Amino acid sequence: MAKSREKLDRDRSRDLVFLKSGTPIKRVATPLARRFAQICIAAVAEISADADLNPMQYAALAHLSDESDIDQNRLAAGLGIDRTSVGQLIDQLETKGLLERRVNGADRRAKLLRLTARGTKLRERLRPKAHLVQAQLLAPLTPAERETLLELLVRVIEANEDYARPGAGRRKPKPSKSPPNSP
Amino acid sequence: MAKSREKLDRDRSRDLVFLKSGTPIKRVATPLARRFAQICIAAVAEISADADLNPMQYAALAHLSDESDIDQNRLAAGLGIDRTSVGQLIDQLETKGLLERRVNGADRRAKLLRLTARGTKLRERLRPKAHLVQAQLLAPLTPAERETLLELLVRVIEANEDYARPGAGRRKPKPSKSPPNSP
DNA sequence: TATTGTTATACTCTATAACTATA
DNA sequence: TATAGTTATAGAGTATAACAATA
Repeated sequence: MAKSREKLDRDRSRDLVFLKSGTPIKRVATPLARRFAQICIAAVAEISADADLNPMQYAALAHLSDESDIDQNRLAAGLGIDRTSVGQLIDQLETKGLLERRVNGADRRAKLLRLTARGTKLRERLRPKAHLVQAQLLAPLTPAERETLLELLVRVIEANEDYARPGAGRRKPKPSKSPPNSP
Repeated sequence: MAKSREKLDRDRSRDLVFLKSGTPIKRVATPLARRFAQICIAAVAEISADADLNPMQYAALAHLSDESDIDQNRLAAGLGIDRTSVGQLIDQLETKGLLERRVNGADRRAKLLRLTARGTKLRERLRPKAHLVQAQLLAPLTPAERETLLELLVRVIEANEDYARPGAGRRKPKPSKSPPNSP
């Protein structure tokens, strides 16, 4: 049985939440996800800027401090960006002397990434601030709720990993003027 | 009393979660938020692309179907982008005939935004698919957990609204060559 | 003077395509 | 042939700055 017009309208307007500032936002996964990411990235930016890093450079630094001697593809997977982008990110951090690429003896195509002493030191210097910021973001929640939020996010991400490909939300580029099978 | 080295290392490695695919990801708000948003936006992109819209254009369409006759600044606040960007978004949707700007009689600086009949029709055509996609994203959770996730996100966003300014996560532009008080 | 929207422009981030070298 | 990384390039998305009209 179809819902009445009134019922539909009520359902729809219930979706709209008004924040304290009056800002209207939809109580739906995608808009909330966008905001949440925007907030988190802005928060990280404040501390990474102290070290003249952008948030993604900081993310790479942090990732490598947890998982060292991984190759670029693995870092790309960990950061959720593609390998070209990681290459660029790595170039920047290498220029700053924060990490080094070394050829993997077992597979000489691959390069293993490792923080330099300087990179490690910077990471350790930023770590307390970073932890503080992450904690402050979730401060409005109880400790149990914080755990719940992280757990639910992990499960949703895990179940939808196919969507987490770099470039998946991007529009198709204009078709090349000479496709492989054209004259 | 300071934690032991071993304890610190254990704490750190506990942060790293391995998804089923083997992808390593930090069990920390920011990386999870980034992934979650990436996934949601990619999911929305699949349906908005059918209507030749990008995810943000779709978001504007959806927002205006919930809240009509708002001005551009309010839409900007709702979407979490700045007023110039909204202006551009609106230009695109207006060109497609999906919405119209009309001068606000009460304040002739402002323009009120409203979907055209065509815009409304498109929105209604996409709505079922959009709802389906949002539901699928959260499908791995129980209904109660879905509510919890949305609620927790709203609370975190509400408490950190100050960070949700457009451009907050961006690096400072290079200083202008002629600051206001230079010769 | 402050605010809405516009115009003109800039820039960050991240991608695709083609290439090199190894496997 | 397939994969890791690199080079060269492109483009989406979104911002800042300066301005006009209105308040």
